[in-house]
Amino acid sequence: MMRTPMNDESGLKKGPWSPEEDKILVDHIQKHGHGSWRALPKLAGLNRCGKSCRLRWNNYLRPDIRRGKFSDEEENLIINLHSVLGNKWAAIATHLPGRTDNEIKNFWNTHLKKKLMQMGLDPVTHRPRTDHLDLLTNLQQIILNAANIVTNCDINNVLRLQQYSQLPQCLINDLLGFNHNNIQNFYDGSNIGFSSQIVHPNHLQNFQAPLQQFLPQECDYFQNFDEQMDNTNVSSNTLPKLVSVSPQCSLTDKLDEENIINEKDRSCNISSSSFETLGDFMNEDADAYWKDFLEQLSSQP
DNA sequence: AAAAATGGCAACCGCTTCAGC
DNA sequence: CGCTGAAGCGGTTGCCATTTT
Repeated sequence: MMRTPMNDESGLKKGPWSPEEDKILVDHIQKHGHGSWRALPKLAGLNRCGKSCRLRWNNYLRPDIRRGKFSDEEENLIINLHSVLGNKWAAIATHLPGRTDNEIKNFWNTHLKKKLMQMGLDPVTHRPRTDHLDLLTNLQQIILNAANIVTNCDINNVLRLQQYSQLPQCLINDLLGFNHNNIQNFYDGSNIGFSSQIVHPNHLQNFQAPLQQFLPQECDYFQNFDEQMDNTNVSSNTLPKLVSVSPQCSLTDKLDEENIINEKDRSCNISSSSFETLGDFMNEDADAYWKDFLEQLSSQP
């Protein structure tokens, strides 16, 4: 089958660019700059509209474009930024030198969206999916994520995880395989199992996306973490300030009201893995999200 | 082996924002 | 201010390659 010539009514060429056209465009821009995109095609001798030229240059021909596979760091950064910025591809692209918004958008739509869904996360909200058919699998995945976060955080973050997530501390303890003895050490600050993996403040941002799944949607995101970042005087960070989704609800207020460690949770038994009873361990004001979730879970056959 | 389905990606379309007047 | 053309942006399309049936 012949490839369609793709000329519109005005006679301008559309569709894929030939190497010849690319060369004409690159040569022209290197010599004269792009100037007015509208005027460029005529000056350069291209049978294209200005918009097509701009797109070709910006998304493909620009010399500073970095092609090829996204690194793990880039991938994490995109997920991270997307949880804050949503589908603002251009804004996200400004944090990934050499990557275009188009490339990031494509990468998101073809890879990352699926990846989040496989993790049981909603790719729009970055919170656990409630449409997941197998809620048990979902919860297990969430717990695995939590455990992963916990084992890579320092003790303060672990405690905050409990606070933010409203997950029962006994469950988190359970995840970590703690028994009563070493839990005490843990709370005493002995940092069992963690001392070698204290997180540099610069990397706290990396935990933002995965942790956000535990946050009630209407709460400030990571207010404390931001303060922590500021206080540590870490070298300049190019990430945007995290936005407050709703100013009415502040998690820090909650933190002030309660001790970081809930006495009830501290003393509770290391649980069996019976999820049906998890609700009993929840704080009184535990996020309705989790209650619904657990209800759904326990009503499953 | 062939057809159909799926995946990956460049490029397009049309709406929004910006800049100059 | 409002108007207008240019540029920016995000969603969508459609082509090609690969995988599945």
